[in-house]
Amino acid sequence: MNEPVFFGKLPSANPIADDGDDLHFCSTCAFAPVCLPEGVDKHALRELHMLVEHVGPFRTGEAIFRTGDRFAAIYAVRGGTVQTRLVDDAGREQVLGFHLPGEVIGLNAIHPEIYPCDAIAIESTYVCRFSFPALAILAAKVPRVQQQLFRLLSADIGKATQLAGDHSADERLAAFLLDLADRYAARGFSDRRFHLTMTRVDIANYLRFAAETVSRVLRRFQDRQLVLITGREVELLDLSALRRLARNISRR
Amino acid sequence: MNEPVFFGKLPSANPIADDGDDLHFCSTCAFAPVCLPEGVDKHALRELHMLVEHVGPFRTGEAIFRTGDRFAAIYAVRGGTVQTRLVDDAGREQVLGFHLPGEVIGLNAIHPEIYPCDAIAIESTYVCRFSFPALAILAAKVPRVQQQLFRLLSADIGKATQLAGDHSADERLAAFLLDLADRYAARGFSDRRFHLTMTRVDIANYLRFAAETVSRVLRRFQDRQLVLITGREVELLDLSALRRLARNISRR
DNA sequence: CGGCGGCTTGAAGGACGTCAAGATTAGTGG
DNA sequence: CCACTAATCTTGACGTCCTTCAAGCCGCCG
Repeated sequence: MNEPVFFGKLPSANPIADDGDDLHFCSTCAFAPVCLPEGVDKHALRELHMLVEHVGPFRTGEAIFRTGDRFAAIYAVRGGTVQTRLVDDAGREQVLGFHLPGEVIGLNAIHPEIYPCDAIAIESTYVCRFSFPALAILAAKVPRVQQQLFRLLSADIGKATQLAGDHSADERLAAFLLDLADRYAARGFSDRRFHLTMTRVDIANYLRFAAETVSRVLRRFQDRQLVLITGREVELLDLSALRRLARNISRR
Repeated sequence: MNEPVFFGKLPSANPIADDGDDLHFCSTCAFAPVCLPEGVDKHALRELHMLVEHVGPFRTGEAIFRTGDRFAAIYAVRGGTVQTRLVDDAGREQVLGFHLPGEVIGLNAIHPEIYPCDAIAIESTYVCRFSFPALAILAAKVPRVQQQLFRLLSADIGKATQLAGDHSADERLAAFLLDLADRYAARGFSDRRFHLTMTRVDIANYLRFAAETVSRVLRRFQDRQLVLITGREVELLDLSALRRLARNISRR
């Protein structure tokens, strides 16, 4: 497990996922399900590879896309972390999500045909660019690609819905930590110890409360032996208690 | 304008939208954009018609689908109102949305492959059923159908995102009223006077606050001459003031 | 007429936000 | 390696918006 590398401090310490080859994508990629099953048309798969562009690195604060840019592509995060956020008319920011390697951003731009939010790298970040018109054409030819696109879109509705529930700060933060743990685990990292790549302010904004509340709730969790926090290093000590706290937030 | 009919009280008073014919769907339907433009393959269009099943009526409280049902179809509301809601582990309800004629429900079930929420008729309701496997096959053949599905899915992400913002009760309720007004207007009804088909409790639950708060905010709006409320009849008096209140909730 | 669900209104309490001050960490240049 | 500065984070005190609890009202249907 390359955890130690992940926890390092140099930019190179958040490695790019494996590159894959002509027939296999980066194994953590959201499009991996398209490639893994047997019997996929190898020619079509090669086409999928053809239309991917590797882009990066983006430095902290740099934008993959910005609100109002014309929609032309969706992006899969290859390494690093991307934050999506929107700025309302009053100038207040609203963090919509943190996107880890393998996750796809930009799907919410298909309908408006412009990106409805900013996508900002919050550490050194690499992405794969999928031209959407090209992808749509491929989807019409390869059922599995179409199906995967439908699934990714549908899953995003579910994610957005989760955030919309009205829940206490404890519930939300417990769910947030468990969600991150699950997603890291799905990528082969530890599901108990991980590094927060985002600031408290960003977490607070994402969960819709004040930065101070993040500090206070984390302290409460720590006092109750649920977690161990050292700066941005997190260790989950009592998963079942955390799950009990988060249980009211429908997950999946 | 068939507003008077819409405001009537008999079950028959919420009429089914026009039925369309072989080449044109009900004009308010979410799939109308597929049919309206010139040059659409008429044979394919007929196929789309073939796979639609008209279902109903559902009486108040009856379910179009329920949480955990295996996903097989999406539905367009043809007449009436559908409420989607989920029940969390603690047994508390959460209203996800109110769906008016022409709007599509069930898209969030594609990924989990089971419906992640209940869809309940809150008045006498008719729907169109689209078998999803059949629709996916058609989408691969007819680019416009695929595109429309992508758009509907993407738009739903946006809608879910809106609800997720943290906003004051005034902001949320103003946005809610304006949103309803827009949607009724898009269906040919008045954008200033309409009938709330849902209870205060449901509105409150949808907006993530207590039922009492709905009453209090509506009263405040009325005292400030922004709206006129008579039971469930609503008249918007000062649209620009309401828009100013709601302005921080990103719309589209 | 009586009962019940839906709605309104008031009073009290609580969860979280805001403000302010300090502590800790990270980043930078000497 | 250290000094200095800025950013991030923590903690406390206080205020506020909204919830909760409780009571009463309205309209509808049996």
